[in-house]
Amino acid sequence: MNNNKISLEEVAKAAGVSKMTASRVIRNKGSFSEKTRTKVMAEVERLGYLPNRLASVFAGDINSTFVGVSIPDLGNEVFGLMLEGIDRKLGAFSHQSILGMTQHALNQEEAWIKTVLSWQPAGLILTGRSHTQKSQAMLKAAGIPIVEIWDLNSSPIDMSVGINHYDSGYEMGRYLVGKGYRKLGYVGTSHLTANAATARMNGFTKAIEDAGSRFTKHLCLHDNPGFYPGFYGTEQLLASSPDIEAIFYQNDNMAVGGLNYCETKGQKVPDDIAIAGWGDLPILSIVPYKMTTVRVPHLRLGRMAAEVLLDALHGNATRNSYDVGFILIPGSTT
Amino acid sequence: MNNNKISLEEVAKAAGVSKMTASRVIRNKGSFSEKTRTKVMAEVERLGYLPNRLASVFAGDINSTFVGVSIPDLGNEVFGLMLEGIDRKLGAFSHQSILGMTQHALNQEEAWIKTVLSWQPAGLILTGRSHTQKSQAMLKAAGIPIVEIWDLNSSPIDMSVGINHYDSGYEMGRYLVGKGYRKLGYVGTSHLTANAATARMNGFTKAIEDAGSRFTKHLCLHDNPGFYPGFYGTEQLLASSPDIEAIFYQNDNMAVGGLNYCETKGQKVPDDIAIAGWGDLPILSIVPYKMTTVRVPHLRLGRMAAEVLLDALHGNATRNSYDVGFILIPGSTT
DNA sequence: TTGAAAGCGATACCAA
DNA sequence: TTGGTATCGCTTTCAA
Repeated sequence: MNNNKISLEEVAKAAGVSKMTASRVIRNKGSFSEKTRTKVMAEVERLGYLPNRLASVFAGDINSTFVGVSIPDLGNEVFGLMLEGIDRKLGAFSHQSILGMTQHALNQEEAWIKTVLSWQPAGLILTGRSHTQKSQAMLKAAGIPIVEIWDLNSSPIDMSVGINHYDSGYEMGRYLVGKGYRKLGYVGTSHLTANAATARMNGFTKAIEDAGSRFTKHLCLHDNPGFYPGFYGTEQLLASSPDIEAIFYQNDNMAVGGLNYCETKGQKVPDDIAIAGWGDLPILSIVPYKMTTVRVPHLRLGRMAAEVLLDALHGNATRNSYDVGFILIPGSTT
Repeated sequence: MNNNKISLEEVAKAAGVSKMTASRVIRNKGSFSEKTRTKVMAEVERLGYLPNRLASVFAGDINSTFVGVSIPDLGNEVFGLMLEGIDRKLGAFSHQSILGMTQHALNQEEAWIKTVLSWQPAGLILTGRSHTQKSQAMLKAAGIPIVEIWDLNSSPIDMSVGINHYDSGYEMGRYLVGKGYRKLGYVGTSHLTANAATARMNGFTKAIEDAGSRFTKHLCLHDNPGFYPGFYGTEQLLASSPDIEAIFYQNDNMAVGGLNYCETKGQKVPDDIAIAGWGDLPILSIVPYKMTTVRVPHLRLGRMAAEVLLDALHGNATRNSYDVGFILIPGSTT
């Protein structure tokens, strides 16, 4: 079939044995003599034989070593960290990630799920807990382990690894109100669909309501949650509501952008304005303030999702929902 | 074979036609009556049939839609940007990326190449131009389009998309010498193998030698090229060579870390010490200086690699080496 | 320890 | 417009 690729049959013929014997030697499964092994392996080397895994998976009832991994995008640093954690762990167990970037769109996720399932993956890791009806149906019918990561789902399709984003926003809201701030703002980005960041924002707002404080202003930019959007988002927010006392950002990168805006404008942090981020991202290590933030173990989250999936593959699934937790870290910016 | 998955045969049976007819309808290829189409598609929907692409690729002589993409790691922001560019473009043409993180180790790349080739990918995109002998042999034998990205290779295995890192380092060296700096330093990270960053460092050094200046001090940390390593790397470099006048960093994130160190220590930039980065990364948009850097179109690089690969897949390959170029941007930090 | 035959799920090819 | 048959490369199963 394929151009000029060496097949098992050719190796077998060259070694003077049957296909089956060659197959057994190559997979080191079943029995064969040492002499046979030597002969076969010599031909494998000589011919540069590479097995066709498509055929193996197809023929045997064995599982593939593909794992589909969907993330919204890589422009957001946290997803890069998660992906790194996932792929490193999977790679260590000889599994490969098939990437899917959904760009925060559920219908794109659906299309990707359909395609990736057709490749007979061993399992799937999906970022987020919202999926279209059709996606859910396909996922359930697939009969393979599915891990929803990032946004903890207490009743997941199959398994879930993440944190409670709503609670983390709530805790930050309560913390800021506790510090005496009364006029609060939020700066983030908006997506096509409700997501973890939205949950944080909602938790934040709720905490403020619960505390009897009511002034909150939200700004959701149509941009990626990076440094510069934090900068100009702050500018916009303060232009429309100059009396805001504290701002909670979608993540630390945006918060650093905001911090920078305040410095540029001569606003003292936290006296004139308080700033809080989220994620405990690398940038914080060099900011000349200790930023108030929420620490989330991104790499570990990815690693754990992969672990849970591999466990399920090996038949050792136990719980189906893993909360990796977060910690609010008070700093000197609030 | 597989648990409870619906096969083409079942769909055909349910629709009362042959496998072939069902296959034609589903792929919308060949001829069939409208009535047949309706019947078959109704069963596809009802049964939730998902084709087994493994079998398709295997049966027909058609290509798979897998593309293997290797990158060193995601801790380095530039590779995340590249990957995003690649996957977005591939996705738009219904191809899927199989990720491989080589962690800068050629033998890990080799292992990955072996595995990924066994999945019969349509093509491969590899970061970097160094590969083991065995890797090279496998790649050449594979008979599929291979794109080496990032570090331009004028005599690539198959195709190359990137920039000349050595030249970009050289240009920065010449620029700094031209500005009057005589004692120059470099701060970066070291990897198991020579790579693009090494090439930049070498170009930098050569420019300085060519200019008759000879004092250069290099510091290569065993860390990732992020903000904090830039901070403490600068501390280390200046501790051992306090008379250094200008520092070139592996990338902007490290440079910003260095800038921050200098500010912390009350060193004036650029009067006491000049700082130059590389990459034109997002962080620069909020740094209160205009950083001297080298602009590289990361996203575009990824997109272009994917384009070149897709072109080759469609039989429209033309050139085999694409230099996307860089621009040195002088700023106020030098 | 080895080999022959059947079959995985789909498509190509040819015949009806 | 339709269907039968061979086939892709490998593994499973069973027999030698």
